[in-house]
Amino acid sequence: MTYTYKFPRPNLSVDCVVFGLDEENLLKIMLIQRNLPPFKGQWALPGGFVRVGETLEEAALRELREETGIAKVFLEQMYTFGEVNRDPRERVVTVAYYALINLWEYQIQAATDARDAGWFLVNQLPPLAFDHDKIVQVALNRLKGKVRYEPIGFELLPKKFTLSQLQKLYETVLDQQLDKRNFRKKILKMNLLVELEEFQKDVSHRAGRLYQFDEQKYLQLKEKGFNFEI
Amino acid sequence: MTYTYKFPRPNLSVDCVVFGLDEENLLKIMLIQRNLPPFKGQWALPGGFVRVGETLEEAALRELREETGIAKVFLEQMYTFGEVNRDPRERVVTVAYYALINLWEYQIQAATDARDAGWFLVNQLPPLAFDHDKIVQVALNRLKGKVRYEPIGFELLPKKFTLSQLQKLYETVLDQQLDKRNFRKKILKMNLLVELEEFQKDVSHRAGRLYQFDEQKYLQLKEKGFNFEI
DNA sequence: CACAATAGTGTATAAAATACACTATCTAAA
DNA sequence: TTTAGATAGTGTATTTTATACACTATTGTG
Repeated sequence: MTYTYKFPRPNLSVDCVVFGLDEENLLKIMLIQRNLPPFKGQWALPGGFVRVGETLEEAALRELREETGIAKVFLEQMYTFGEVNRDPRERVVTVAYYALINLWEYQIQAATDARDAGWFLVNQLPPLAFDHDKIVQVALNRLKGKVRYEPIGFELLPKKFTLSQLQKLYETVLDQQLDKRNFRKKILKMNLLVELEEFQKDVSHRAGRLYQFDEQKYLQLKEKGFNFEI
Repeated sequence: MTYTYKFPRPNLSVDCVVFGLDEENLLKIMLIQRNLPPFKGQWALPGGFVRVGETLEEAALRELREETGIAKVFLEQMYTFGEVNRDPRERVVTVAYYALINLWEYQIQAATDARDAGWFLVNQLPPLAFDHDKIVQVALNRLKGKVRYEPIGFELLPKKFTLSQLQKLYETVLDQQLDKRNFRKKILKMNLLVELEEFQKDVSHRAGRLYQFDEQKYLQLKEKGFNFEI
C-alpha cells in the first residue's frame, strides 16, 4: 500500500533529548545506537517518524517507550529543526523534545528493551548522527534557562531528596557553585518543599533530612502568577 | 505529477503571528481573510505549506511576503502545533512563528498585495480559522515573557523613538503600568540606547528627545553574558 | 574515641527595586 | 500676549533582595 499526494511532502519526525542524573550527580543524556542506515552503528537521539493518527507528544512518548523502555517522564517540546539537508536520505523536519527522568526509579524498568541504549556524560558525548549534536546543544541551553525560573529540577531527583542533593543538581545544570546557606534560604522561601520526618539512610556521615516536592502547591502558586527564580 | 510514499505523511505548514503597534501604541495582529475553503471568508493567520526545498524560516518569510507584502521583519520560531484534527481536511502539523514589525515604516510598503489583510487589536480579534486563536494566545504569552529579558521591543518602534514611546510599548505588551523615572533609569543603564541630538516634531507639547537602539552594542554585551531584564 | 564526612544554621553588608512630586518646554486657544 | 493643557524630564529616601561568610552538629568507620 502506498500514499500519493499532489505535492511532495517533507517527512516529519520527533527526537528526544533525555536527561538524567547519575549516582554522582553528573548530568547524562540517553543515546541509542542506530542499527539501520544512514549512520548505522552511530549514536543518535531516540526518535522516529510521526504517524498520522498521533500527536507530536504521543509520537515522542511512543518512541521513547519503544527504543529505551522509558515510560513516565517529564516531556516538553523544545524546537523544530527544519534545515533542508539534515537527513541525507530525504527532507526530514524534526520536532525536538527534551525529557527529564529520575534515574534512581528508572533503574528498575530499564535494562529490558534497552540493549542498544546508553547514558553519556553531557560533556563526553560520542559523535552523533544527523544534526543531533546541535539538538543536544539547544537542549542544554534550554534546560539551563528553564531551571532558573521553573521548578523542573525535581523531575531529575528521587521523590524524597535532601537539600544537598537538590543543590548539587542545580550546580550541575547551571554549571556554577552555589552558596549552601543562600541556596537553602531561597529554595525554602518558595514554599514548594514538604519537610519530611525522614532522614537519609546508609550514609557514613550525618544523615540529611528528606524533602518532597509539593506539586499541588506549585500549581496553586503558579496560578497566582508567583515566580520561582533561583 | 504526483508524489508517492510508503507511509502516509502529515502535511506541514507554517503560520505567523505578526505583531505591530498602531499610532496610539495599541498592540495589533495582522490577519488575512481566507478566500478558499475550509473556513472560507474567515480570518486566519498568514501561513501556508512548507515546500521540500526551503527551510521552515524561509517558508514563513515567503508566506509573509506573498500574503501580506511584509518583507523585513524580526521573525522567531515559537511552537509546533500537532493536534491530530486541527485541520478538518487532513492531518496538518504547523510550525508557528511570531514576527514583530515596525508599523510606521511598514505603512509604505503595505497596501500593495495586502487587500485581504487587516490589523486587529489583540483583545478584539474576530473568530479565527483552525486553532489559530490558540496559536495567538501562545504568541502573546511568548511575547510577554520574551520582552522582559531580551530587548526585542525596539522591533515594534520606528528607528528613532522617545523614551515615552518605549515605555508605553512595554506597558502595552506587559499589560501593566510602569514608573517613568524608574523605567528610564533601568533602560538607560543597559547602555543599549544612543541619545540623539534630535527631538520629536509636530507635537503640541514639549518635544521628547529621540533615541536609537544600538544593535552592535547589544550583540557585544550579549556575547559577554550580560542580561537585559526589565 | 577520634577522625572523616557532610548536615545544618544566622547575621552583617551591598546592591537593586521601589515609591514618590515637582519643574521645563511647547502649542494652541482665549 | 497670556494662560491653560499636555507631556518631557529629573533625584532621593526607603524597602527589599542578594551576597558573603564560618562555625557547630551528627553519624559511621577505623
